[in-house]
Amino acid sequence: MPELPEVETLRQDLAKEVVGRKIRAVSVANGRSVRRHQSAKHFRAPLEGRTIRSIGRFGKYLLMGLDSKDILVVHLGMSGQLLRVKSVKEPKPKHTHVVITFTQGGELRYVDPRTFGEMFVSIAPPKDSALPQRVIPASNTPGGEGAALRKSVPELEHLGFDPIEDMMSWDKFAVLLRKHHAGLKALLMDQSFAAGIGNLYSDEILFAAGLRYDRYSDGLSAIETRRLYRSMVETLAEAIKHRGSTLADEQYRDLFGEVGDYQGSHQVYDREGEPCRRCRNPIQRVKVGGRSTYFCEHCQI
DNA sequence: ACGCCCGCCTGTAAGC
DNA sequence: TGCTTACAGGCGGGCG
Repeated sequence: MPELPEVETLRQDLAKEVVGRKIRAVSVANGRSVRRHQSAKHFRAPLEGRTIRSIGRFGKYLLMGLDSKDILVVHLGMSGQLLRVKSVKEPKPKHTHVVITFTQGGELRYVDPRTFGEMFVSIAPPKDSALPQRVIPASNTPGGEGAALRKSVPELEHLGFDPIEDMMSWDKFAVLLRKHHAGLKALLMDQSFAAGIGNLYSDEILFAAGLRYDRYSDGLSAIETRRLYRSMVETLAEAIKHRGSTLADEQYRDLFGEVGDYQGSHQVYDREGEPCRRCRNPIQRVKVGGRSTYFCEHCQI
């Protein structure tokens, strides 16, 4: 399941591979992947003939800024993959729903067996509109393009802060935590609180912070608040360095079809019954809100 | 208004 | 061995 580190890995590779490329044609094999649009044609029209200017990421969303100022938005859901293919002749994997062909050759394929993911084009406000005009930041803008791109995408207004793009002080983080009376795991996974954290990384973050999943967000000491913030940023940054996690029963692949490297560093996720790497007690698994939650009852208080 | 839970999906694996 | 069932879970929407 692609979460923030996996999507960020894709962003970095897309920035090198597709920025500056011109879209020759778009084909849609499964309309469900572009379900926000009235029809596949409404998805294809604003893309064909356009050049990709920059790539951003906000939460789990990829944002491709076009020369038209429209933005192609991609969410991989549970099982989505974006694959850069040099030769059009390479056999298409099953569940290839969208193919973007470039004029310079090669193509970008969107593959998604479970179709929870989606692609859509966020249309820029017209030039004579009273709405603020959209600015597509240059590629490799210092501080990231994601936050800048996201601000002009109304479809993503519901998202909270991005833990990597939107750094903040511990004091401000404490204020945000105290606005809610929620279990820490549920809050970390709430995309309108923090964008980009899913089931896997919420468990890893809480282990790194030494906090239980069911601690209340408005009941942390100052030191615990700092530990949580630090663990959140450092766990995600470390996973990005390792190009994300690919589990045995999952299909996360990077832009080139390669697996991630962070799964070997997992402390708790998918390790039920195995010894805690810190205290050797067995890792526990419980259900929280219907989702598997892994933790160490000795190391997390 | 907010929290909970279902429905959407397919592939894999456990269970009978 | 082969069929059925459970599980994986992000997100939108409906219900209490």
